[in-house]
Formats: sequence, C-alpha cells, structure tokens
Amino acid sequence: MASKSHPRSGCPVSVSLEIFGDRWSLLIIRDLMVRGFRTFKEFEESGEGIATNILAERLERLEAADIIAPEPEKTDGRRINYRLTEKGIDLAPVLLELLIWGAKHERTGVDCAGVAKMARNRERVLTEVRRRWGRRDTTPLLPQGRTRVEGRSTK
Amino acid sequence: MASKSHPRSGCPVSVSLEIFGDRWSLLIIRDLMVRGFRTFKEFEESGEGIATNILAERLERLEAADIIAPEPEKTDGRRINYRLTEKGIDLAPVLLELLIWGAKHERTGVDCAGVAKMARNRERVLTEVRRRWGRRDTTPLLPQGRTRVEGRSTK
DNA sequence: TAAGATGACTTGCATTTTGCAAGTTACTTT
DNA sequence: AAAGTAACTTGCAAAATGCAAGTCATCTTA
Repeated sequence: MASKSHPRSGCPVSVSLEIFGDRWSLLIIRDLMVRGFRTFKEFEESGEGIATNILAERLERLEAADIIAPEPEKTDGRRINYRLTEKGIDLAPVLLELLIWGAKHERTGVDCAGVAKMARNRERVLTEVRRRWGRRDTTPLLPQGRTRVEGRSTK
Repeated sequence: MASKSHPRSGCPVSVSLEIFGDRWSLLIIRDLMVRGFRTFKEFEESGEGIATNILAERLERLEAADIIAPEPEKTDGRRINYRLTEKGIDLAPVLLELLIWGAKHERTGVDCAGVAKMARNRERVLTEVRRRWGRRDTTPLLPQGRTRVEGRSTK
C-alpha cells in the first residue's frame, strides 16, 4: 500500500491519494457514511468481498489518519463501533463525485436518473449527510438495494 | 491492480474505484487536466516518481476505460500526446474535491487560502477547466510551483 | 454454568502488483 | 552517420493482496 511512502510531491491530490488511494478505503467510508455500517462484521459482509486482514489494516490506517474513530460499545464488550470523524465526514463530497461519475459513465446497477438528480442537488445531499452524522442517525441514507453483482459469495 | 476484477458490488463508487482507485491514475489525470502535460516523458518527470512500467500500464488502462486518448503528433513521429476524453474531463469534480480535502486536512505545501477560495467557487473553477480543455489550451491551469518535496530525484 | 456462538482480528502462504535499473526500438537532430 | 530522444519493455526483488484457517475475548443459551 501507500504505506512506505517515498517522498512525493506536496500536491494535495497526491497527499490525499497516499492516504486512501486504493480500492478499499473509500468503500469503507461510504459504508459508514451512507449505509449506516459501524462494525467490522458489517464491512466484511458489505458485498464487496474485502479480505479480513486487508479490512483490519485499512481500519488501522484510516484511524491513524484520523478519518475514523473506534468506540467500543458498552453494552457488548466484543463490539467496536467505528465512526467517521469531522475529517472523515469531509470526504462526503469526494464520495458524491465518485458516485456521480460512476453512475454517469459506467454500467453500475443503480438508478442513473436518481443519481443525476443528486448531481443537481449536491448541496442538499451533502447537508443531509452531515445532518445525519451529527445526530448519529444510523439508518442507511440509501436503501440497501442489490449490492452484489453476481457470483462467488462472501460467505 | 484492480485488473483481474472479482465480481464486486455494482455501486458506482466501487466501479469507479476499480478503474482509477490506485495511487497513480488520478495523478496522471491531474497532470493532463491542470498542468497541461501531454507526454509520457512529462508524466514520468512530474515529480511524483512513478516508475515507467507502471506509467505505461496506467496509460493503457485509462485508455481502455476511455478516459484518455492518445494522438500521435504529426510533426514528430516519436511523440504521443495524450488527451482527456469527455469522460476524463468529467473527473474534474473528483479531482477538485480531492484537492480541497487534502489542502484542508493535510500538510501539503500549497496555499491553503487559495484552495479554500476555489472551494467557494467550485463551479467557476470547473467551468474554467472545461473551457481550457475545449480550446485545447495547454498552459497549466495552476502555476507549477514546487512539486517535489525533497530527496531522491527521478533522474 | 458449561457449551456453543459471535465479533474482531491474526497468521501462514500463494499470487499479484510494485518498484527499480537497465535495456529496446523507432524516430530526429546534428 | 553518430548521437540524442520518446515511449516503452524486460527481468527481478520487494511489497501488497487475497484466501483459508485459527485465536481469543466476550456474549448467549440450554
């Protein structure tokens, strides 16, 4: 991963990519932000098929970068709930643009029109994301829908 | 890389990340979009230190995804100019949000205030990017500034 | 209260990607 | 014709990924 970072340019884009420029980090953040996921188990079974060792490493990295923060649940000593920090919530616009681009240009099993509508109301969408995060509202922002595309199951 | 893609979720975010969810692809696109870079050589010497084999592979991937298109220069048979496609230009918002986030939350050797200003005028910035791309204006959108952070040189 | 579940990770190992240095090949310039 | 140049390749070593299985504290339940 981007771990053993060599000296690179100081461009913010480059710096950002060193932190979460991989195939998994932003998906974890998406799950936290719009699907209401909180636990290791949920991320693991999110339908993307991430391996548990990779998941553990990404959570560690995101925590080190202060993008997420773990808080053990008091009523159940096994469970750890991960939450986005302010810095993590600030990734909402990045995720939203990724969503808009993907929906517009790739075949993605989601309602294109719906996303196009979001594209026309970016501010509204972002405000809603922030509002929910502020209230610790854990209900998914988006209905779960079909997430898997086909084939080998995660379990 | 994300090449041998396993079946994954059909979420647009996931699909987008499968295409350019790595440490280099978006940097190449940034160079094309705002620095006016066009050639292999320029990307290679962009200051990030990408290896030439990786660069070649990424160009190939981006071309396959129809994000960039190569056009051989007629006056010099050796040179190939890469250009962004419409689909590629549509990544401008993603890059911009990455820039804004990085500048806000990380130490990045760029003028934070300047970026904050861009954040307040996203539409203006994006319009300008598109305008330049339409006119094939190759002058860098941003002044080159210091790009390397220190240490081992690319050559 | 002992025998499962569960949740959150580790570990070991094979496979892929990366990174690095050193070529190639096809033009261009001098 | 000799010496660049631009855009790649190639060969390897090192690092990251993916996979299956295993740990190890909690819960839960019979």
